[in-house]
Amino acid sequence: MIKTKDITAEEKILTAAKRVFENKGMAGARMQEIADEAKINKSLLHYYYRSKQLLFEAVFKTAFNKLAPQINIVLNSDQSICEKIKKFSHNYTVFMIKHPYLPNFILQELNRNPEFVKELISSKTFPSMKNFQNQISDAVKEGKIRPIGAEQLFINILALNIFPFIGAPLIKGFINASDKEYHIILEQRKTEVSNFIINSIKLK
Amino acid sequence: MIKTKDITAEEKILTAAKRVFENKGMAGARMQEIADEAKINKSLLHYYYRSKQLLFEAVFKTAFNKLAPQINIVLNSDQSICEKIKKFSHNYTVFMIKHPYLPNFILQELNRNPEFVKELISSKTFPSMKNFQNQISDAVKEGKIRPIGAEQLFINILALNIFPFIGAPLIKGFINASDKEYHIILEQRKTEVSNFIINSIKLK
DNA sequence: ACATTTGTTGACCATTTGGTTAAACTTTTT
DNA sequence: AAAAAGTTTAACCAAATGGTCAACAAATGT
Repeated sequence: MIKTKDITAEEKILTAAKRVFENKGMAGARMQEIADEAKINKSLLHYYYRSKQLLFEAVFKTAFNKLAPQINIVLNSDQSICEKIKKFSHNYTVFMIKHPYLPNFILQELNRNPEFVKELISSKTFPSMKNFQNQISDAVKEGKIRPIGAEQLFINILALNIFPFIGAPLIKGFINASDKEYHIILEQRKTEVSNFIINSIKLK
Repeated sequence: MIKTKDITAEEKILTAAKRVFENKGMAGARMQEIADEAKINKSLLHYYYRSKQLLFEAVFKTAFNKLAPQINIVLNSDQSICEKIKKFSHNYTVFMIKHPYLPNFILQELNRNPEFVKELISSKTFPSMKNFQNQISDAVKEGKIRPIGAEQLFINILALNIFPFIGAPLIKGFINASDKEYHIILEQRKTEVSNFIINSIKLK
């Protein structure tokens, strides 16, 4: 009989490390805290992942590989621009409400260590802008949307979807919203964001 | 004769601390590194600012107080909505191109320590949303702009302006842009962002 | 049953790190 | 000119921290 229900130590470590790294960042995380969180001995961390750096990279790559595919929806798929924007904004917001610390974690460490991006791009089949750029310039030529650079539009889409999670504490402060109230605002953004974008680019 | 040209040790410390904290964050920063950067003895750090925490708070508050007033332009001023958005987006982008690490630094530490926001709000004359909310709901009633919540619009404005700086490494990776190319894109955003927003909310 | 590999632990170590202290040096006050 | 106050430094310290090691336990193979 295979005991599938026990969680292996390695899994417990990854889960615990994810939680601690997301809250404290690479520099602020403590190996002891991860061990406590996973309820195992600290030495076991080093048994499975040789060093803090390697454990961190394992967590980071897992996290990053949850985001990249979603962005691929915008860049590569057969849908119309509107459909893409609607689908991405909705899916992304739903996903992020469940994992609100992910964007902050990833961007934080990417800023700390910009060379890291290159690794991620060079490995994996990394999303390419080519299709999206063609799609936008075609739509502009055909008069479907107003003139806009694909890069600028791409940045706007990411910004409107990601920022509400990274900037949550700041926004909550400014608009004086409780966690509950802010959650409602985020829920609204599942549709609000794509409306906002499409309203801006579509021609009357 | 007053020797205004020498920089006092206290100033050197603040400048050095700003640089190190912005790059490494509170947890990653080292007092020794700040001392080296300021070219003074480490003990002097503790002489002027008792602890790392207090030094950090001094740097953080200075940084934050550079941002808050700018956001106030959106919230409180006598201009029309369009003017506000244009002015804010332009000013903010110009300012951030000069201080690209500021948003990441502030949001990072605010996420790490969300209670910090309350301090900032309760102290200082903190920007209030009231005026902005009235202005938006009036404009909607008068049919000047399409229906949109003031909070949602506010979030969108912040997102489109701030995200390009926090998300720079990620975006650069996706659109495969060099530092130089990305800088051009940021320059374009001085006008692009407000166009994007105004296009979205104005009624034909 | 025994040997071998794999997993787990407590004790320990070297280094780093924030912080202290006392002395030295400089400037200001009297 | 001497005392007092303010500034700067080197030496030091205790705690924290990432990491190692040898021993022990559990599973696995023969």
